[in-house]
Amino acid sequence: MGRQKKTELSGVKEIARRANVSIATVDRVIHNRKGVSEATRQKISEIIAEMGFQPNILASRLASKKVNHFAVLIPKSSETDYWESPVKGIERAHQEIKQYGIVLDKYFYDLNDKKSFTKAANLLLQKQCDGVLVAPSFIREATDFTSYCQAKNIPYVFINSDIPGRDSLCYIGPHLYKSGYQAGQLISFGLKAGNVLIVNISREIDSYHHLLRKEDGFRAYFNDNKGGQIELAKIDIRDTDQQSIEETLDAIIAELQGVDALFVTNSRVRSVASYLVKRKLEHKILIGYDFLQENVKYLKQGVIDFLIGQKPEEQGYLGLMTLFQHIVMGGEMAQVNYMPIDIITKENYEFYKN
Amino acid sequence: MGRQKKTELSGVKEIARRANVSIATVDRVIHNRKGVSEATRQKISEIIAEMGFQPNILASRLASKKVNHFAVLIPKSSETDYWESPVKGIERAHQEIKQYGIVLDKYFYDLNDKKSFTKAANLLLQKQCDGVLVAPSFIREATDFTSYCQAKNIPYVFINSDIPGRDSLCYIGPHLYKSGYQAGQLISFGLKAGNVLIVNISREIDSYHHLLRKEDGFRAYFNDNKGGQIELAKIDIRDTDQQSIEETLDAIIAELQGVDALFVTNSRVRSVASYLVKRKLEHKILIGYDFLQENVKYLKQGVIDFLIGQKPEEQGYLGLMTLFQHIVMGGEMAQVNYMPIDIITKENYEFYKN
DNA sequence: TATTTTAACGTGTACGTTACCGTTATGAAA
DNA sequence: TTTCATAACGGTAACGTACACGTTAAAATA
Repeated sequence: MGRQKKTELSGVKEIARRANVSIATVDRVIHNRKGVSEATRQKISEIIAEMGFQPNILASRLASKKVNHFAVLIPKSSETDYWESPVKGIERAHQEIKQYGIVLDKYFYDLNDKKSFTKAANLLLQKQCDGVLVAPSFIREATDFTSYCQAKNIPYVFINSDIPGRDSLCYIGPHLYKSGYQAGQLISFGLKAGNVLIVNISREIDSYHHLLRKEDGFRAYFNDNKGGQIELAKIDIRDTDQQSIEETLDAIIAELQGVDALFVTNSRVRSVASYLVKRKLEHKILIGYDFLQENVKYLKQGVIDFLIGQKPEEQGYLGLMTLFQHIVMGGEMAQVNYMPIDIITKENYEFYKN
Repeated sequence: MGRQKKTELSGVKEIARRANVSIATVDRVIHNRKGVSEATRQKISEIIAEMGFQPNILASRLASKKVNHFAVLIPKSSETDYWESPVKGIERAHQEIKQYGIVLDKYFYDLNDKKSFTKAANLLLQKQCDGVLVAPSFIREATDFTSYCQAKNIPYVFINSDIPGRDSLCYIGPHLYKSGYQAGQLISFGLKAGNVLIVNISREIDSYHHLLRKEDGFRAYFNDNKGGQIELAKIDIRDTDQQSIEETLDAIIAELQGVDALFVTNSRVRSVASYLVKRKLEHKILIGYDFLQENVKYLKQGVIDFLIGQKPEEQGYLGLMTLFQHIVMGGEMAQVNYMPIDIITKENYEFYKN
């Protein structure tokens, strides 16, 4: 398709011409380096504004062989393979932007070990970096870490869970409360009367906090929409091995004299599904979280009725991209970016994008 | 963060060095232009492969100042504002890639006028372009158009609806049949027994075809999952003014002696919602398509229970990006890219991303 | 044989920006 | 006065690639 029309007066060169200075001086004010008199700086700034000058990022990045290090600090994949998805998203984003001289440093911690967070964080802080993407699973530790970042003037974005008070560039993740609320609506739509059991399965007391937000939202739905004859009950399960789960469920269901629907507040819904199959209770309504292989298996079988997805891969992708936009492109980003509350069923799972 | 480590033998220069040729020759084989002996071409190709050479797109685009014209041929926003979303997505994509010298030419046609499609298409073909994104609403006309494209060797991607036989780069849009199937599941989940009415509202006989695919899927669900006492009925409405719709609905509902749920096969669900409000039938289950302002209004009011979304904005975005990836980046794309079948409710709509 | 063509390759400049280094002028310290 | 520091600026070589053009030698033609 031919070549561009003769460059119609744009770029630093044109700015330099109009201001009667060299392009070097223009460059100085663009990157507000020192060595320019206030008068010239003013003049050039005006010209830039009036031209609506946008530096050519291609040329810029090419010339300044600058390299930016982005660090990510997230849990390693453990019991569930949940955290593989954000990693995938992060790597996809990296693939797209490494042309611009972005290098990625990954640090992993153990969700079952607070200390490992601090350890990884210290390792991270050792090395220089220009931005960090962090999943602040442990509130206190993450707060300490981000304080360091602020002291060193390193911007950070939160992913997957938020610490509202902090001065993060952005939070990218689910609105936990509302996702529980949504689960409430779904169960309510399918069950007009009966017993509903809320199931919290988590070994870690810290991540427990997240589950509670979902539970609150869930309960709130039934509070806001009375009318049906729904009875809510709840069970916390700390021993996450399958046998303990099954025994606990047996006990509570016996106590309640049967349940009609179960809401599992995290991705461990697969364990409950497995239990229901074993007890031949597949017809119970079952809702849980996360588009994981094991969960989808039960979704396909019709044991799980709905999965709520929070786009973990997209979270990772957007997280890194947010850093990129802010640090490299100099764009402004929204302060929070809630993921959609995706409803996944046997009928639509094959088109779902994490 | 400092400068990059001394360029460790990469790029065309290194290839040239290894092959004992000039970089111009390397350039020739990279862009497979003529003027290179078969032997040298072979040798250079091998070196490229073994080095895993990836041309620096920044430098490439900068040097070549090449401009690619992408054309889009889609309906103009009319009765519904549905097509505003794809346009938004397209423009967002353009914003991202215009740095690479992409210029966008938009052509609109009238969904109520086949001729306007051909007219716009001819206009488009007048001008040179390197790729086109087309919503092939009229099968015959679009087939003709894409034949021209193939003759002129212009790649094209389909958006929003497909023409399976054609040799498009890619189809990006919903799986209509399955989306209907999904609607079936939702209604079935909330209604164990009763009358369900399928409502097709469309003036254009041509776009009717799409509605039928959805209806087929919807019916298929109840066929595959018998058990409930669900009776299906159907009504086609060609006169799309509100009064005709209401009269027709009055008649059919009287005839059926009441309905418990309605499935509207397109975005005109708002009209049915309006009707239900007027007749004080808001409690009926109502499902329809598309995340449009008017529809969301009734969703919020609880008149519409579920909306099925097909990410129109993302369709536009991905459509243009697919062209970009294929034509500029030289990447290979999947042949079809079905959008997820999104389930939107009163509870999650505020987080939905079109 | 002399001339022209052509295949096959090399040279050099441009793309828009960055950053290093050099230059000038001015004023303060010696 | 000279010396020197410093602020304010200019010149220009890169960055990696693209491409117009120049060159060479061999083959084709006259």
